[in-house]
Amino acid sequence: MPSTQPASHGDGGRPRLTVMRDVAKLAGVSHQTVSRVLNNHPNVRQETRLRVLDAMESLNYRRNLAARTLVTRQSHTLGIIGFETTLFGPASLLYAIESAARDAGYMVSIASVRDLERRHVVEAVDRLTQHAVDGVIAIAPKLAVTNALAQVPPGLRRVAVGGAGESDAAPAVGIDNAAGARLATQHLLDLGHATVHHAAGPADWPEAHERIEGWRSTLYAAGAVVPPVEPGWWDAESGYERGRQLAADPRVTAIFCANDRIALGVLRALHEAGRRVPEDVSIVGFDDMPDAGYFLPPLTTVRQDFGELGRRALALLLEHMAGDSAAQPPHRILVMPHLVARASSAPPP
Amino acid sequence: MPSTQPASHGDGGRPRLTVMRDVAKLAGVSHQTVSRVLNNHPNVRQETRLRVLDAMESLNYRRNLAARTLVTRQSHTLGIIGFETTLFGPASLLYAIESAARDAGYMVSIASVRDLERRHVVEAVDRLTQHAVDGVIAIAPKLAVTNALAQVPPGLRRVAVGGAGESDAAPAVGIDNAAGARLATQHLLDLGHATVHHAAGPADWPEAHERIEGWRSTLYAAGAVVPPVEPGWWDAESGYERGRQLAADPRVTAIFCANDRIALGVLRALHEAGRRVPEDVSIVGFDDMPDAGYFLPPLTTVRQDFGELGRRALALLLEHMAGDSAAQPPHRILVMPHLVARASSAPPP
DNA sequence: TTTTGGTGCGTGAACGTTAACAATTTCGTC
DNA sequence: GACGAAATTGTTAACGTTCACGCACCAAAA
Repeated sequence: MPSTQPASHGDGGRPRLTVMRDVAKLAGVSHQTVSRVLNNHPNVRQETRLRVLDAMESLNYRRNLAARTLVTRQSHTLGIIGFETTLFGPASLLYAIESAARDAGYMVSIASVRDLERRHVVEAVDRLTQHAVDGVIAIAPKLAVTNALAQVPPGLRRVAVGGAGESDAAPAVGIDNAAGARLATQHLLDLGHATVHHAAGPADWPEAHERIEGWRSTLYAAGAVVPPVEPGWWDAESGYERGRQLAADPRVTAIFCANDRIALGVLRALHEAGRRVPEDVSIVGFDDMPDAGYFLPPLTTVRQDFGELGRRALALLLEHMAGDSAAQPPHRILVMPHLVARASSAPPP
Repeated sequence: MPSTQPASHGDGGRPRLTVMRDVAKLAGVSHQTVSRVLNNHPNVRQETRLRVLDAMESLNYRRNLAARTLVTRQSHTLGIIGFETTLFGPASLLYAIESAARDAGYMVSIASVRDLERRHVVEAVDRLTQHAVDGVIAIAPKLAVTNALAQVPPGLRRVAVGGAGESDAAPAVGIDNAAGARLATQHLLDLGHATVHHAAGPADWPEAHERIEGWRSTLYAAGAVVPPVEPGWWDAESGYERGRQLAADPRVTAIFCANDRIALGVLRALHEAGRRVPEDVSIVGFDDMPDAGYFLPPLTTVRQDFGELGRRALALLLEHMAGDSAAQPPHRILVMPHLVARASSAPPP
C-alpha cells in the first residue's frame, strides 16, 4: 500500500518542515483560512482564529517566506549599499537603519562596494535586485554612489543617506554639513580668533565639500581672511601632514578639521611642533566620534547624530514605498548637527 | 477574442518581468534548457548554450531567486548575528564576512541584537531562520551570544567569530587573545620593567578574560609581581578612570591596556597627572585601530587582523555547510596577532 | 416573501523555478 | 549498417504561499 504521506526526496533529507496544509489539517480548516489568520484578515471568526493559532503553536509553524515572496513579489527585505562601512559613521548608519527596519518588519541585506568603480556599484545593485529587495538605501558619502542609484530598476524605491549631495538619482537624507561647519567656524571667531584655518577632507566627497563651503562662507561673512584649502583624506595621517604645515605658520591660531580623526593627526603635529592646544592654537573637529572627549586635550567638535540619520532615511524610504507609483520629486532632508564644546578651543594667545 | 497574454493583475502593476519561459521561447528551447544553462549543467550543446545566453542578454533576464529558493530550499543567503557592530572590530568583521561571502556567491542578511537578553538573540535567530538563510555567523564577543546559537534549528550551520570563547554551541574563529596579551606583556618585561599593570576590559567578555589570563601567566612565568586587576568597559572613559588610579601609584611603570580605546583614556590620565609616556610610564594597547599610530605618543599595540578573521569564519561555515549532515565536533580556530612597536613603550626610567 | 449584502470559509489556479523522468538524437563500435 | 550507450532536449510535477473566485449562511431591507 502506497504511503499517503509523500516522503521527502529519498527520505535522506531533513524531515519535511511543517507547512500551512499541516496546520490547516490540525485545525480542521482549509489552508486559505490559515493564511488569513497569518495575515490578520478580518473575516475570520475569533474561535477559528484561536484554533488555528493553537495549531501553529503546537506544530511550531514558520511560514515560508520564499513562497510568499514568489507570489506577492515582496520580499520584506531592504537592500543596503554600503561604502566604507568600517568607518564609525557608516557603521553607525548601518546599525541605525537595521534597527529601524526591524521595527518596521523588514530584514536588511547588505552589499558592500569596496571602491566606486561604476561596475562595482552596478553589480551591488544587481545582486540586491536579484534578491528581490523591496527598496534600497545607499550609504552614499560620495556622489558617485548616489548617481549609480539611477541604475536601480525603475519601480524600486531608493534613498541615499549620509553625504549624498544634490542628485536627481534619489531623495537623500544627510547632515547639514554647511551648518555644522558654520557652527565650528563661528565658535572660533566668537572666541576672538582673527581667522580660522581648515584641514579639509577629500575634495570629491560632498560632505567635505559642503564643510569647506560652510567654513568659507562664515569667514567671508565675518570679513575674515580666507586661508587656502588643501584637500586630504579622512584619517589621522592626513591630518598629521596638514598639521605640520599649519604648525609651521605662526599666524595660525585656530583650525577647523573636517572630522575628528583629522583633528587627532593635527593635534599630534602641533604637539610635536611645540605649539600648545588650546593655549596657542584652537582645534575643532567634526563627528564627535566615541572617544573624542579623551583626546589630548578633549576635542571640541560638531556632533552628528547617525542614529537619527538612519531612522530618517528608513522612514523616507518606507514613505516612498507606500506612495503611489507616481515618482515624487526627490527631495533632501537635512539633519542639524550641534557643537560640543570641550577643551581644545579657547581664545587666541 | 481573449488576449493570449495574461495581463498582469489589472494592468495597473508594473510590466511583467521576463521569466525563463520568455527566454526559452526566444531561444527556441524549453525552459528547462534555460535552467540548465543558468546552472552550468554540462549536458548542453555549446551552440544551444550560446543561443540561450544571447536570449537572456537581449531580454535582460534575471532569475527569480524566490522561486529557486522555494524549490531548492537554499536561499544562497547567510545570516549574520551582529552585536555592537558600530565598534571598529565588529564592523570590520562584518565587512570582511560580507566580502568573502560575495566572492563565494552568497548574500548576507544581518540581524543586530542590541543587548544580550536571551529572547532578543533568539528572536534574531528566528528572523534569520524564517528568511531561510543557509547558515549563520554570529559576531559573538560574548559567550551569551555563542550559547544562544544552540537555539538555531538543527541542520542549520553556525559559526561564531570574535571572542566567542569555548562553547559547544558552535565552532568558533577568534584571535588568540592570550598569545596577544603575552606578546604585549613580554615586550614590556623585555624592556626592563619589573612588572606590568593591566587596564582590563569587561570581565564577562571572553576576549577580556583571555587577555587577562595571558598577561597574568606571562608575569607569573617571569617571576614578576601580579598586580590586582579591575575590570572596566571597552572605551576611553573606562581607561581614563583606571588611568587615574594607576597614575597615582609611583611604582607603575608599564601598563598593558585591553584595547586601544582604553589606552587612549589611560594616556590622557597619565598626561594630566604629569607622568610622561614613554619616559615615565610605558603603554601598550590591543587592536591597532586605524589611528593608533597618531595618539600622543603613537601607540605600541597588538594588531589583530579582522579581515583574516572574517574570511576564516566564512570559510569554516562553508566547509561545515558542504560537509555531510553528521555533526562534526565543534573546533576552534585561533588567529595569531602580532606586536606593532611604536613610541609609547620604552625602558623604565 | 424575496432581495440584497455582508460574513466566514473553501476551491482552484497562479507565482517561476528545479527535480525526475521520458524522449529523442548523436556517436562510437563491432 | 545496427546496436547500445551517452549526450542532449522536452514534459510534467512539485515547492508553499497568496489571489480570485464561489458557495453557504444569516440578517436586514424591500
